[in-house]
Amino acid sequence: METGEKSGRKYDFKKVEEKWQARWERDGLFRAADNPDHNNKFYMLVMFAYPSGDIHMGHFRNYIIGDAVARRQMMLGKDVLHPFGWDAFGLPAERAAIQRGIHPNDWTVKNIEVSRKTLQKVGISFDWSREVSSCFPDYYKWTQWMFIELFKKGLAYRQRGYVNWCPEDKTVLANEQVKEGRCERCGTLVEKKDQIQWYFKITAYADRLIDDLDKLPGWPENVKTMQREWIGRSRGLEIDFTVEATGEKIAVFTTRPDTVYGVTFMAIAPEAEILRRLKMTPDSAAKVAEYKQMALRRSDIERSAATGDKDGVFTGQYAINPYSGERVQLWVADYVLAGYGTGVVMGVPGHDTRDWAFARKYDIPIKIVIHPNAKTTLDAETMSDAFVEYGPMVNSGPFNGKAGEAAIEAVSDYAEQKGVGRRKVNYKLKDWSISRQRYWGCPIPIIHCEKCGPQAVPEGQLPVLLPRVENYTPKGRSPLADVPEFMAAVCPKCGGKAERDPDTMDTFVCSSWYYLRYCDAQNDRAPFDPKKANAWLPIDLYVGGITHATGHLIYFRFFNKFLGDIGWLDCDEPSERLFNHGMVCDTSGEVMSKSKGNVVSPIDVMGRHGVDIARLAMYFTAPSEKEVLWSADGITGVEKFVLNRLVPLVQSYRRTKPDLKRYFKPGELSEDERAIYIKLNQTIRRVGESMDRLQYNTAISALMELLRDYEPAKIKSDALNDQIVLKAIQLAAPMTPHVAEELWESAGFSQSVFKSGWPEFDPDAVQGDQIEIAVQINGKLRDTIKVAVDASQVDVEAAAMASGKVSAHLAGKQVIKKIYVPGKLLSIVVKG
RNA sequence: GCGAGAGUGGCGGAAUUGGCAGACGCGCUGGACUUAGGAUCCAGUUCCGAAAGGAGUGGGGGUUCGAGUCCCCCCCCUCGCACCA
Repeated sequence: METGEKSGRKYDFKKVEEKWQARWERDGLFRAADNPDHNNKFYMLVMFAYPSGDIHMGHFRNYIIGDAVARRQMMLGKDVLHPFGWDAFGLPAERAAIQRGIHPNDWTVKNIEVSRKTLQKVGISFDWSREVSSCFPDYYKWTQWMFIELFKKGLAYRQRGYVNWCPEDKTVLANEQVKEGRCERCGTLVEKKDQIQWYFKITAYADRLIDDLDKLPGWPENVKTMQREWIGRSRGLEIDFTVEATGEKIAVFTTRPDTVYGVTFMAIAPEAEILRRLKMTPDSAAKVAEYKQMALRRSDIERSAATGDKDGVFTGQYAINPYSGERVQLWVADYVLAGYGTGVVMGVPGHDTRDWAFARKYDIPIKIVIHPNAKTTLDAETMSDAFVEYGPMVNSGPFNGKAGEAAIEAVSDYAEQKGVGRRKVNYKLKDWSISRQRYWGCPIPIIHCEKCGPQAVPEGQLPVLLPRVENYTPKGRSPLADVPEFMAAVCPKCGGKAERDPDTMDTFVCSSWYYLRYCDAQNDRAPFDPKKANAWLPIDLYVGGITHATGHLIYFRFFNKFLGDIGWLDCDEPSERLFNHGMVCDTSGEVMSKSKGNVVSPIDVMGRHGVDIARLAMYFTAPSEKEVLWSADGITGVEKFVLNRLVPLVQSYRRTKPDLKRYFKPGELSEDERAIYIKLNQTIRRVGESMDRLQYNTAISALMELLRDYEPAKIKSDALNDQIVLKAIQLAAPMTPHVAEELWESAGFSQSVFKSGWPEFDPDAVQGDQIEIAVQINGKLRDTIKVAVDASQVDVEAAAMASGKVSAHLAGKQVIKKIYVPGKLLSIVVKG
């Protein structure tokens, strides 16, 4: 049946698609305004893509969701910005290039061409004149500018420390790129490596990044929750213990100051600095050194997998508890994280599960300092686990009897008064490590001078161009370090000989500001003109996958806030509304991926059925936020709808060019006409509401109902008939743009359907004149009755009593109560 | 372990606020038109039952005239965080 039959049909999709895509291009229909009306604009953003050379069903779904929104907003008369671009730096491009022996630049440029052509064939309403590619100097010049602005404010800094290292990709990874202890990209176990790195001080924004989530009602709760937990704010007390032998202070962070009298040991992370300064006996020092080596070799996943099993080694040293004056043992244990708090923990085995396990294993004393309540006392001998709830303090000197919040306050006040501690807020969020020891990325615009230290490259010298090198295979240090012409530089401060920074930036830096560049993509004097950006911002709707919840979506909020702080932006949040679409999987529920070989290309489906039918099939399968198991079965229904209902629609158009704003009064129409008129207006409302929620499946089903019920033979009024035809085309247009344009033109319009306005429903015609009322007796449905829309309760009751089914169930019973819900149902309660 | 979300016919999924459960579509069954049907059209299709009627939204309890929707307990699935002191 394939092509022979299809091309014989009245709808030749190939011709129609080419025609309209060419015309949209010619007329610049999707060209966004340079100075939009800020109160009547719509910034529709989809996440830009890695140019991998082919777009798959997941991309297709993402972009058609955004496309329908953009097109509908255009019909609503908004100034629309709907741009697209390429996240073109980064490991995937580089790795693919290495495999194929092509230079990453050539590979990327070629893929961008291919991918753009494909997207243009899908007919997505992108404004291609604003296309950006993060790997081109005209873009990354400004990525470097961003780095320097951060650097100038002390928010980009260099530090040595243990970092996540992927031995496969031979580069450092941000915490956000480590999933379950493995490299997000290649799945290799991540190691710890001591290295000097650039960081962005995102922690300086931690509070605002958490607090401002409350200003985002248009963001899904789950994303906000994930961000809150990722940032992980916790309030507590930092207490100074004193090392007995040296007098040095060791600070520990605790959220449970009320258990401070229960400390029986302290545990220090193997990576912690303080270890070097402990005056251990040679014997202890050797044991500690050995333990430290072992711990560093373990991956994070090994260290955290065995939640119950904790090990460590005693340093032979003691510290003094500033509250009780007690001597406590100093241990090294790798269940203590170096990167959180001070890297040292006060061990309270009686009231912390982890400390309990550790103390039990090494026979460290357990002290009870909290009781569940005044009557219940605990005995460490008989307990099976720590008691971690709040309760009155005991064995705690002057604090005995204080409980919960009050106890924490009292202990904290004491610390601050006596100078042995201070209230402190800690975050799980760490500063963002952005150096990458790879070739295909944005060079870090820093010159290292032996005399002056790291210096920003002067703005006039930007961009620091990524040199074209042939040897970019990863070897553990940046390939750029081996390019003398690149490395040689002059210190901008003293003019002496200096060296460039050989690392490139994490690609998440590039993607943190692309939405701003779209507002002014051609600007060669600034990253963007604040006037233009502020006219378009904030993004009205941002559509993308959930995968970026704790990475990109935090970073880009951080950038937006920073740029606001230095006076470049007015809004403190980049995006008003966020929408996460569901993934596209194959029929057995597996996520489509190249390595699994189960990728279905939208190109095939489009080639066989046309873009609009492919789009409709995707929309109709499931609401946009849900996962879709893609199967060709879904095409049948929507194809019938398009070919048998939508396309033929224009044949019943009577060419009256009706006033689309006209509302018909009940008296003007016959019964049949009135019925379809009501259906039309209900459909307009339902389609609009569905589209607001991005639920295209129900929008389509509403349209299907309308066209099912539409029988032109029963409609005498040409004006009504033509209104139905035209409005149906308009309603379908955001989802099936090519078909709609073609039909709109066939109906005699010379201007695009997307300039024709969006139908408004007649508020007097969304409810039928006759309505069905459900009649329940004791909560069970017994009959439905038809009454006039304005029927009173008395009328409804009378009609109900007239029903044989109802009276049969009332016979011999006593009516106790009647509840009438106007327009919906009558509930009768009887007894006997 | 902690946190979030979900569980509805054979299947994908409907059902803004408690108010006729299963819209729309797929599939299936029957029929029409046909040399033919993997085309098209019409009808039927939650389950039990010939019907009347009964049961029914993961399971159990509750609130209510009325619960897919609200509350409590449990089961299962998906996602996120996983020693954060």
